[in-house]
Amino acid sequence: MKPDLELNVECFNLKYTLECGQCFRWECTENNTYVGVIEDRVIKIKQEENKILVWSSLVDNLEEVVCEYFDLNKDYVSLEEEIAKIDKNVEESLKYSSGIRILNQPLFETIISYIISANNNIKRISRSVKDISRKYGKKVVFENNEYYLFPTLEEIKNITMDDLLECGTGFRARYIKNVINYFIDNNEFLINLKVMDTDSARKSLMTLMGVGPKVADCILLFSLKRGEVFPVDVWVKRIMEKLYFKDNTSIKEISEFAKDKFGKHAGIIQQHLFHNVREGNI
DNA sequence: CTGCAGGCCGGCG
DNA sequence: CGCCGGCCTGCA
Repeated sequence: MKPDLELNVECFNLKYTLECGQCFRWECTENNTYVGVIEDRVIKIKQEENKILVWSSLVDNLEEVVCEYFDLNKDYVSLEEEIAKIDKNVEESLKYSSGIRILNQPLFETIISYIISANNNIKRISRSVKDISRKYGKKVVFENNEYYLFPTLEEIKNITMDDLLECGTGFRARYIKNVINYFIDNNEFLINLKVMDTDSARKSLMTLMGVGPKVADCILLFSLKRGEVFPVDVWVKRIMEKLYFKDNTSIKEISEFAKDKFGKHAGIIQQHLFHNVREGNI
């Protein structure tokens, strides 16, 4: 079937971008083809070399939505050239994972998803997000299959602890319930976050129950376009120790080192390191 | 059966 | 204020 949208892309790898762990809802249906949900629509996207083909349940503003989500308006050719000059470790890592992009994901969904991610594994995180969507999100039929949007705050505001436990969120259920109640009572919170400077936004996010330094950084990077943050999880900690410290180092020290060394592009470097350590390339 | 998975909370020194 | 034990749950 004819795509709803075709775009030429440079320095873009769909597979790496969707499988480097920054998002939880995309499924690979066949080779180079992925189906997922972006805000209010189901998207099927396929890469053929320097071209992407897109089909969607909703074609209004499709190009704008896709470009925003996959960060297609940014020049990653220059970006990768620039960060390759930082040192041999980054340069080497880029060889295996050129074309990873930092997604711009919907804020509310990203906050809830990353609260769920704490001390959890990707498979179970994905299942929880999907179950929450099925229970409370709007159903969309696309190509004869049923999909569910991630619920809006209004749709999910009456979710119970039992529902959250049924969705496999475990001890994080009370965090999620607490955060949803907080957003209901403070409807300016999410709007304000977007216009705050990064340090203030980070502090603000960390006042939320279930949001510590790592989760806050993921929200800042994967939803709020703060490319200078460097989330340190166990994998990144491991590879940073191996590449730069040679022994056990605190997360705080690693963060400060990365901020210093990688500067405003720390976030994309974190994604390349994460991808390659998980793939066993470095 | 233990250990562990993209950490965070809460209580303690 | 930094440290550290405990934690839902499913899978190896």
